[in-house]
Amino acid sequence: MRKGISQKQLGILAGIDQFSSSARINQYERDKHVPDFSTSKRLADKLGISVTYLYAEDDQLAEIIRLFHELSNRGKKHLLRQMMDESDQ
Amino acid sequence: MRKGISQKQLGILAGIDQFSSSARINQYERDKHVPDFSTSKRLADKLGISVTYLYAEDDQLAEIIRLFHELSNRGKKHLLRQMMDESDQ
DNA sequence: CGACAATACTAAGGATTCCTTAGTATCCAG
DNA sequence: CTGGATACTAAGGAATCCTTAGTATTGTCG
Repeated sequence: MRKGISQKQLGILAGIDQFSSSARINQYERDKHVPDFSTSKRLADKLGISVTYLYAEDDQLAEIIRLFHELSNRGKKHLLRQMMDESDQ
Repeated sequence: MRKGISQKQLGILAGIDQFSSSARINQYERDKHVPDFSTSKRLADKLGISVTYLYAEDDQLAEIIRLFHELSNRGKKHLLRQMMDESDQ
């Protein structure tokens, strides 16, 4: 059983100052402000997701990124080779 | 034969003001400044690439995104189903 | 080459957005 | 209900971007 994590704690884990973490993460979650890429990266790392997932332009691509992120290195290589083979008929 | 496109022209095509386009695109290309997401999206559209490609965290993922972007709708659906099937053994 | 145009690039400041602070609102366990 | 944790917000100082006005570089054509 994993406990939920507070907005504030997430920010602190990602290296944000403890006194502004709560406000900043809340602003991000409510789309009031946008974090820069390196902040997004640290947050995604703590959430165990690919930072690229946060910038996916549609749900299909987001899902591909999520699944790819969970593959082993061998799995990633295999998939990449397969797609490249298919792309040049 | 396709002519190369100037930085300025790319920006104009993406809806940036003609008088600041040159400076802005140059600042982006030289990593002096970072465009917001909607600007990135319009630039990527004009370049014929997925905006998500610009935020890929490594080369493997970038390549997956590029290849996925070039698939037909059927191809995308097929790949997605295949990966989901494999992910739950 | 020399001249001209197109393109690439830059500094600086005004404009915009973000980060910090200080605080209120809401939720929830005891 | 009460206290503490969490969620959320306004406002202004801080940081970043956009615009302007230019210089530097590259390419083309006589």
